[in-house]
Amino acid sequence: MELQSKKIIFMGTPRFASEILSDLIKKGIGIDCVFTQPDKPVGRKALLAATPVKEVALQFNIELFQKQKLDADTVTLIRNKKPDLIVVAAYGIILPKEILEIPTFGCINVHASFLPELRGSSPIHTALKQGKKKTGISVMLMDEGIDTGPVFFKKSLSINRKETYLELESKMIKLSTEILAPTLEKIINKEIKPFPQDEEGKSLTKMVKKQDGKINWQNQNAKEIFNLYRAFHVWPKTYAFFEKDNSKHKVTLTFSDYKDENHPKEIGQVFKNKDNILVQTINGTLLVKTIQLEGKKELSAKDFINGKPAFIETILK
RNA sequence: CGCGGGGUGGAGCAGUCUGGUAGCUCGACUGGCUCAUAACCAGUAGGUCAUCGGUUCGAAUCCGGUCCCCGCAA
Repeated sequence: MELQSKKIIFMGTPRFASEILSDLIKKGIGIDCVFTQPDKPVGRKALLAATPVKEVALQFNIELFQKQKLDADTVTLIRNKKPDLIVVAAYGIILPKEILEIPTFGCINVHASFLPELRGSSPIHTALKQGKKKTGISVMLMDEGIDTGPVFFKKSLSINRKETYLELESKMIKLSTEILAPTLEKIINKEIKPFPQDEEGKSLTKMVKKQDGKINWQNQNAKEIFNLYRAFHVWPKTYAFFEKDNSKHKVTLTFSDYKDENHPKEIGQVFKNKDNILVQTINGTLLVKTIQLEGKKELSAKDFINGKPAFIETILK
């Protein structure tokens, strides 16, 4: 049985999916058509932005579908394609039972966690936010639940202490591309069988929301805030507020590290120690890397303080 | 036409309301001090004030157009 000769449909949306798709194509595995989410308005001018998966599909001239919902017509469309396999990676749209039953070898999902941990839509973010030291990639047979199907193959991956979202995502993509094609090969050759997940260690992750990036100085210690930054530095970023001239301002922060030591400062207070800009938390201090005020560009902490020395001693809320 | 902030020496800002030949901090360079480094002290260089046009005796500053950057909202 040759994987290259099978009819495969790919479904996915963000970079994690697009990199996997282009890797499959580069390995000579034919993709019959691609499904991705519709273009969404982005930015100040509300321009429509293509998903990363769409860009790859266009680049390789692969038939593309952007359905809002997988309705009855879509089911018929897919059924008529008679696919051997549907490969799904971070698609963001739930596949109805009718579609799951179409492909000869089923719908195979690449999920960015060591299942049954971190099911759902934000496995990479949540692994970082929780400060986990290990996560993984799972290749599974999809069923009607959210990432609940039996797993063909999974491989773990260690997370470094200071690793951020982009770095971890890149590692995840690399690992996925290494294991996916060989696993698919084994699946169509019926060399491996999927094992049901152990419901014991299950957890579910939610969609990332704007609010997730807000720093809660009263409840989060330095380590937790640093993990928040590692998880959400791409979006929605980590932000806080401070008061000046009787109005509330938003400030977006990034951190280069944290320390367990404490200083005689208020919670959330910014201060300077040698050349470092630090923030005191309920336990531990954060080393500030960049600061961005609303309406301004992102600046290194040093440049920011140079222009606004009065920011020192400000209390963030 | 969704709302708002901004573009001033290499970097970050002030100055704009109340027009009158550009200022602060950092950096760079030179010299001093020092066993030496940092620090510190003295000095030097570096700006068509995004751009185009208008008002004016005179525009970074007032008025209008254009380009670019950023936050919010979606």
